[in-house]
Amino acid sequence: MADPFDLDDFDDGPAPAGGSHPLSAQAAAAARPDPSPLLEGLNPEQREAVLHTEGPLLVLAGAGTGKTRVLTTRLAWILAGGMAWPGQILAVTFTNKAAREMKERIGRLIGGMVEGMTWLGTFHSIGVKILQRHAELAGLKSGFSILDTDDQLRLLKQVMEAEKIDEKRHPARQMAGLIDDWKNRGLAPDDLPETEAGAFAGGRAGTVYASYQRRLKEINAVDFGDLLLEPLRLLRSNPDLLEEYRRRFRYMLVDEYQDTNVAQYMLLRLLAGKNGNICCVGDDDQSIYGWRGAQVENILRFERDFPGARTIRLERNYRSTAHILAAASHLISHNRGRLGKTLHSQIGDGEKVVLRAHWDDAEEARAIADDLEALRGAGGRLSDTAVLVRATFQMRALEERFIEIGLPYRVIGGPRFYERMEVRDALAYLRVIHSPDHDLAFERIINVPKRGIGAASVKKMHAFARMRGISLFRAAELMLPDLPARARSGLKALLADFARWRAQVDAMPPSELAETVLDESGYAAMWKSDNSPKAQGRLENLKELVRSMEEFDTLAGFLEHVSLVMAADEAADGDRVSVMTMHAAKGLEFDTVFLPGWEEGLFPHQRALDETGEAGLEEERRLAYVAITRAKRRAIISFAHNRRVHNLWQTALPSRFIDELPPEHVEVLREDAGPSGFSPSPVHERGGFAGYGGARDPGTGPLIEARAEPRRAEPCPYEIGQRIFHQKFGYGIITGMEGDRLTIEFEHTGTKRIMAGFVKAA
DNA sequence: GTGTCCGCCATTTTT
DNA sequence: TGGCGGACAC
Repeated sequence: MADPFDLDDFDDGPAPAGGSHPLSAQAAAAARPDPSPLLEGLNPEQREAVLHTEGPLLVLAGAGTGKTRVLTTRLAWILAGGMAWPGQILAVTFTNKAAREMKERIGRLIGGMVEGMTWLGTFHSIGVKILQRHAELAGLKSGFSILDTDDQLRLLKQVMEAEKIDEKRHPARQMAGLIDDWKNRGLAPDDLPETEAGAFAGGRAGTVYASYQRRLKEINAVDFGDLLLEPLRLLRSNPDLLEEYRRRFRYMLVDEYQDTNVAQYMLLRLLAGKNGNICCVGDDDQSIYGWRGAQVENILRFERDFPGARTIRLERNYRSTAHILAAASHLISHNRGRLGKTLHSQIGDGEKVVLRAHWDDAEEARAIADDLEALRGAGGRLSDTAVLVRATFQMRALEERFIEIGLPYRVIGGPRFYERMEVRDALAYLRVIHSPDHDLAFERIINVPKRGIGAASVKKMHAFARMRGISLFRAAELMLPDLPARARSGLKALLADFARWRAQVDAMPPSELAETVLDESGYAAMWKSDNSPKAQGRLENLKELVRSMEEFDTLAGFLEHVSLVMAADEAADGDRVSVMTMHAAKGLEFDTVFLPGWEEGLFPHQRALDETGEAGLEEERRLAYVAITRAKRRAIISFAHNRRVHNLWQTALPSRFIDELPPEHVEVLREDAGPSGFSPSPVHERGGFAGYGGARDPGTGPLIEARAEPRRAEPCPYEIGQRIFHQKFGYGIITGMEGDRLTIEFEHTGTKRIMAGFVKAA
């Protein structure tokens, strides 16, 4: 790339000098369009947040206050105004998605200049970048690999086995959690306080951590935690390097600051130094990731950390109605540890938040489904709606009901694309092709599909590899003659395959190579011959993987991208209601939001209370705040008296959060009783809810009146006796139909009534 | 080396 | 109840 400002030159050329360098300032002014139109349409606070470029700045951006707009405009302003080159801005986000979106939006504002923003990305991707530049300083070789959680666990197990630690008493999972936690706190093995080093694995947690780190270096790999920890150590122990980066990053911008953990925080402070132009954007009320290391305190003490810092509050909310905001604000005011801000709706009162009691979770699901149907009948779009739950098991009752009445839905979240077994397997093949010494990848697929190479043989190869200090792959080559016949022939074929594939790497595009590999390895065939309903989906995913590779020119390029990103979000097709966890909903918005399951024990979750007490409760409350503020026009909160958890019936009281809602902004609806007759006595026992019920005449009708005509049945493309396939239930035969509702006898899951739109011909 | 059975566990999830 | 991992038997 011919970009003269690319960061690879570390000579730290002068900034394009805002005002301090008259000549280039003039030149810049002449060459650039007037940046002031960027400010059009911003409110005074937003404008100030954009313009306050020098010195530390905290932007407290409440939900729906135009945070992203400020963020992107600010960057565009800096660039368009010639205050820094693209490569001199550090902009960090938490997710790849956020980084991508930011890039797109800036691109729309200022065009191609965004291409030079090589330091726009997640904390982790920035960490990789720094590490790649100075790998040797961190005890790594160039081209080190990044282990995902699965690889990490496998490696850790090996280490623990070598340390003779009883895995039953001290699960590797837990150990991995500890290590992760330490890394998130910026603690290398040497930094561990005595008490923590001895807290696990019979007092040898510290030892295990140290040997695990040693092993990582041996195999030239890092885990996710290292992507923060190692750069931190690097910059700490190399003042010259730190100085270089400090000079390079003229402006720093951090999104979702309330989610930073200790390591990220230290990294930022290190880079910002005393006089850095660091701008952190966040909302203390939306800090919901404490359980994975985020420290709300980081945002709470910003002004102390950066003396002379300016704080700007964005409080004009452009998303939600006044009733919704009032409900959310009143609820969150019960938290003590917060900076405090008041959201003002810019779009009017709207409807009150609806509160509804149900007999059980099935009835709750039915009510939600009915509302959605009515809403759709009235011309509303399902894609403007969402159901947000606290825990994924709540989704089951909802899904069951949605399937039953044929309501299109989409579950957001769940295992990410790159975490799916089949994708990881395929990637493992490609990784081994690319780097033969990627032991963990090789081990993953050495016997997938089965080729007669068992654990015993692999273990032997491992020992051999370690003794000789060679890779597993090399060990396999050398040991080939000494293996039992079956393993020998299987391995021999596999090694020959790899040799052939490697020879083809440069001869064909990566996607084609992937197809060849999946085909010739027998991996695709393995799933094709699998009759379980899931196999179909797995093959789809493999195809999707191949498709996603088409935009890459080299295998190396693809793999690099994949270690960090691997964004293959399923296409958002069709008009469907979204079902997701409250956590997953952060940052999203919908016209209508359903919030089921507001019961003590579930929300706030008992475990949060047990494990972190008052702090845990406050985080749950912030989660409630996040959930409510996702709604633009309508929020429907509900709870059930009886809920099936692990197939046991449990009785629950309404959530304390319900008591914390302001009665004047809430309308109480009571659904008709379930089969055994609904009596709200448990509700009345808890003071707060009784207040609502008594003061207001609870309506009984559906939440949203259906006004449109009943939907007409589409001509159905299927016939009785036809064999079909359903995503969830697998294969079946149509035994009856009534309009577009089919009765289907599934091969494995029994007879069900399903909407025609959910099945396809088999 | 592969298949099966048993016992355990069961918030939230990104990189 | 259901999914997963580990142990054990063939």
